Amino acid sequence: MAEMSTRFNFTDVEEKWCRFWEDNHIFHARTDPEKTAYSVVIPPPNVTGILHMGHALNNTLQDIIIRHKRMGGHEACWMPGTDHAGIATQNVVEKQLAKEKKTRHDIGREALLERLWAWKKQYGDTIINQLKKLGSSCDWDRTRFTMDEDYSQAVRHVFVSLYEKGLIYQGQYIINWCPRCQTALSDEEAEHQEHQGALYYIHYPLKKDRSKYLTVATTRPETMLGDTAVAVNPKDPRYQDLIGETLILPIVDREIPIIADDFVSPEFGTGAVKVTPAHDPNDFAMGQRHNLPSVNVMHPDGRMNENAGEFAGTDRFEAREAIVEFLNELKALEKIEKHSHAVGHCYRCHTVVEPYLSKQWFVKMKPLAAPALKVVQDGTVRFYPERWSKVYTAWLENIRDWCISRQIWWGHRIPVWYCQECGEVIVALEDPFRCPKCSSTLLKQDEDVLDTWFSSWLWPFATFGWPQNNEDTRYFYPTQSLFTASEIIFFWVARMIMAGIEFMGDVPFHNVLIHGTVRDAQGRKMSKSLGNAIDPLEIIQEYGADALRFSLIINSGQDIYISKDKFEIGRNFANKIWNASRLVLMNVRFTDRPASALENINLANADLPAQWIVSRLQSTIETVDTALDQFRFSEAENAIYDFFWGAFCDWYLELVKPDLSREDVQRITFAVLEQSIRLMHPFIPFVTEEIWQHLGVSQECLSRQAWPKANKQFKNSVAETRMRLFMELTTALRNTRAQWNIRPNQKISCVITGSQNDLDLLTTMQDKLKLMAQIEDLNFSAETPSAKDSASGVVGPLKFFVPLSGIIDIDQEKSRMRKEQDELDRLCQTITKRLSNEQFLAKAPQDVVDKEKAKVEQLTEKMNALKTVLSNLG
RNA sequence: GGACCCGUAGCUCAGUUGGUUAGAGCGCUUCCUUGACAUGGAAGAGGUCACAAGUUCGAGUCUUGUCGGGUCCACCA
Repeated sequence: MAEMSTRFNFTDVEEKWCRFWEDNHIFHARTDPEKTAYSVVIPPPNVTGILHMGHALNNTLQDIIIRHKRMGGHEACWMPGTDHAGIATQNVVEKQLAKEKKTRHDIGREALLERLWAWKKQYGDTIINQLKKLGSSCDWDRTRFTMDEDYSQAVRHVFVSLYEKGLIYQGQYIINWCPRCQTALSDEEAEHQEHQGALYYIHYPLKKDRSKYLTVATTRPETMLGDTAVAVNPKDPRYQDLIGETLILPIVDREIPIIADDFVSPEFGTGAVKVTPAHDPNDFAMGQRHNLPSVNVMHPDGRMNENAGEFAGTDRFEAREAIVEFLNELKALEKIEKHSHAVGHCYRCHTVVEPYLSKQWFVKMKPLAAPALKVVQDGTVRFYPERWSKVYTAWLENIRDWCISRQIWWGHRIPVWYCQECGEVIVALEDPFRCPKCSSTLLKQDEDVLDTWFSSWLWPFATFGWPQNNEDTRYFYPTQSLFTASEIIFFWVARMIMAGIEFMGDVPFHNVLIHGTVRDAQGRKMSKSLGNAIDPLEIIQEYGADALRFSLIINSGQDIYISKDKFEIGRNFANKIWNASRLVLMNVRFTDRPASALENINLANADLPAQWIVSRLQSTIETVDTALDQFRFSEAENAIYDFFWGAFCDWYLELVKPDLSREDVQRITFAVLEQSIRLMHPFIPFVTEEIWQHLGVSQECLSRQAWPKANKQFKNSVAETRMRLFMELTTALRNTRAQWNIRPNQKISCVITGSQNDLDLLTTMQDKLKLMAQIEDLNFSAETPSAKDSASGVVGPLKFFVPLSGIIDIDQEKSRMRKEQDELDRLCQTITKRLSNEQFLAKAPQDVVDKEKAKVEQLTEKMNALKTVLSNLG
């Protein structure tokens, strides 16, 4: 056996096992017909990503489940990989280009893609390597990328299929446009943030009498250049005679009609709305209703275009100021009011998005949403916590069509070709050579690529090789559980469910676990820009991956508030496991070390501490199993922490230390340790794996061992009760020692009185009691001794007396006991009162009543004992 | 404007269908370098469970309201 140092050297150990697990394909999942698959889905991180605490939490949760299931005998599959993250990745490379003072248009599509692939090759594995350091037990042999050849085939297949079903269409609509990224965005990709803006009141003169005007209010004056009408509510009495009149649009002097539309609410602003169909979704709809023309006044980069007259070429926000100033000079500006409203921002670069009229591809969502709603309503897919299903449902019920075309180059090219001769639109799985209609070879592929999420939504099956390789897909699909943060319920979770049902005929997973956000101690989101982020890699270096994992989970409630010192708990626990194991291994002499040796040990002959710890182990296993089945991770960890540290180390090991030279004691202790190491492995994999090697039970690594089974036969409530009494007595005696400042190495005498039964029990434990409480002279007696200068106390049915003549202050001792007596009395009274309440007796369940009765008995017994002890003190 | 979450010890949080004298970790106080571990051990102090009303034999737990903090969604320009 190799040396075990007093400190757990996590750095070397973690590195060693990371490499071992990967090199030996320990986590590779096969289509083993003897086993049941348990596969999980986790958001594939962006290929541009670097590991942050959110990833650490997400991956740890998932790893705990997957290791639990793997040890539980399932063929557990965790598919790792990265997402090409279209806009984000292209932005990274475009920034590099910008340093060379070039734009993507300078170098062209091919060259940009070359650079992107080069970037991916060089940096794309960064986050994957970081995930390995966490101990994530992914099937690394299956690592996928959303732009892998076969994955791209799946994307294309899906596009064509949806097109053929009429669920994908092209159309001219108002979409969210990011002028910086210069691409369309989906509704979800526009993040609305509350923004303190202004409401500008502008006069639009009447054509028939230019001295008269109508005042409109707008937050975006620059778009007025594209106005093609002004609308009022048809029932608004103020404007009845103006409907149908013509206004002169200031600045550009265009004639525009006053129309009536129910959309306009009379209460807001002046009750008159400028209508700009090319720059506002509502106005666009109104434009359609009233056959209004659309005037686009902006370039794609956010500068005003030729329709903006003298403002052409200026940026939209500069144009806003200039126009306001100009209107002011014209005396056409009535007033400016402060106005706070939500403004959309690009989720990748945070530029204010522009509602923009353009031709894009869309997915018709209603038909896909209906079955996705159903599976959550009928419980086929469950959210944990359940409340997230409401968020999901609300979104699906109000879903709008999904804009999937992006005017960038990094991504899956839209498989659509336009015949340059006859205008035919060709949508095909294979690149076409000729137009099927006119046979022309002059075909031009659509310039755009697909939204990244249009590939992400296929992750649960495209990663298994669908639609080509269906053996893996059949075996592992549907997966069981998805782990993610709430932010991507719409982007990803909902869409995966839709795609799964549509293409696989079954949901992609059954459990959706939504975990909290990792925040700093002040409750702020961790972000690089705030400078409050704690780098998980730094924590791994300083405290170890085990510590990082354990600490994150034990602190996880809803959201997780974390500061650096929080990671000490995990580090300390790992060290504790290490040292407890060291103690056991230093003493164990026998060489045959069968797995799960507990089964072969005759516990009936074992002593109380052994029966107790084995019993506690069983309930701990049960608690962990139940907690994990319900995704209550911190509860599972608490149970483990409590058992291993609070019971096994603090009590059991302390008690058996002197007996560790006995083989029977060694065997039980070893067996309990062995089971504990298995039990703790999913949570704290590295230290347990390392200890496993030292245990010498198996050549195979712990990650592939069987999960411990709770054995009900080993549960022993009698032993637990007895042990509790022993521990309480020990604590009370130690308390007495501390109370009277007795040095730790100074021995005391002690007399204990109680029933013969209890005293018999204590007799079997007397050496241990002496050891734990540093007693030299221990006597048991049925009679209360006369002990006038003793510290004394009552523990359950026992009374104890510690003679301390010359040390003890009897008056102080008496007053302490009287205080205790009063406390008991007060308690006793409330319970007696409860028991004399007829309503309580009539309505409370019998077991509750019985419990209360037993309580009173116990309390009375204790009070009597105290009374005896007190009177004994004189 | 809708929806949701949170308010329990100095701090961060547990507390599963209402039923012991409300728990843990950190921090704090006192003591302990006894060969597994000072990243440790022993003992202890600390809470009218935000507030108010209600339901109930019984409320930290359920209902309603108030106050405070947070999140998501939303095309009133």
